[in-house]
Amino acid sequence: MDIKIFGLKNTKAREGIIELIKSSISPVDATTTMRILRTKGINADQATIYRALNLFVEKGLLKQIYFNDGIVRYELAEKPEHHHAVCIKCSKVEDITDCSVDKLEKQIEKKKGFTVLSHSLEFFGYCRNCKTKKS
Amino acid sequence: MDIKIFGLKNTKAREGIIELIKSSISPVDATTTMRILRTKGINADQATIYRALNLFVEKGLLKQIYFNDGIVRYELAEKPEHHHAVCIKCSKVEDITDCSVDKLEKQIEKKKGFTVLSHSLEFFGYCRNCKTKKS
DNA sequence: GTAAGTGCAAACCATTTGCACACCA
DNA sequence: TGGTGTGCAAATGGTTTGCACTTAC
Repeated sequence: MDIKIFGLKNTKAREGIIELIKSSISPVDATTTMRILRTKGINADQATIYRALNLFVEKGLLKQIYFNDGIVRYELAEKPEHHHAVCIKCSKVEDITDCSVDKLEKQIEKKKGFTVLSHSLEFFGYCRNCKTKKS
Repeated sequence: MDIKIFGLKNTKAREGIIELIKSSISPVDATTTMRILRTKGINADQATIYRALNLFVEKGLLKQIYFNDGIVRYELAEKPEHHHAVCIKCSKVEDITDCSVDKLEKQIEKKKGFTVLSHSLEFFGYCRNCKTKKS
């Protein structure tokens, strides 16, 4: 991934962040990003992490994900349209594809005259492993 | 609305909060709640407001709503299942009813073995009034 | 009277910002 | 070298908490 095409300079922190999010199976938050980078010898400040993440969102490289816990997570923007199923026990996140919200959006446009630019859809519950041991 | 059936004591602050949210057409946040109560002569502390709101959520009277702006809003839990269309210009919130996410939930259950307990679905865009003047 | 509710102030926690210094192109 | 990126520390903003006081019942 060459960041320079976005007019950005290449730095260890930025490279690390991109690689990390690319290789992650689920959306990652800023604190986790910082912690993992540290284990790889990249000691970036939290300000640097937040600035880089926001910059990447601005440039259209990353997308913000909200799980309603007050923590912003990030994933690659290039991932095809999908949503998430978040296990409230083990926090595992599964991608939900083939979920057509666009029909709903067309209905909203027609009935309310409301133009949908984006939406947010998350499911919360128990994953296959946790549902058998709900304690 | 008699709060005592939930084992709660009746106070000016609590009555005010319930009445306010009942009469509001869109979800209300804690700060707004406090501000409006103040205009009605109820000068409750923020701690009181937050404690009451959280208590009502616990008791199943209210439901938390998330618009991905870091502010938690509240609405009556008894409102029938619906979602929201949030105008990113004037912040108007329209209720979206007749939107069947339950089909999706059944699919997720079958395909992933993931048991959906709740979900969150919000649409962001321009309302009828604001779409003509997107500046 | 007593448990439950409140106000005040401080703490929390994710995130942002100002500023001086450092480094990539 | 000049503008971009970073670290540090402090600020911000929504929300929570500890503790002594007050009130509903």
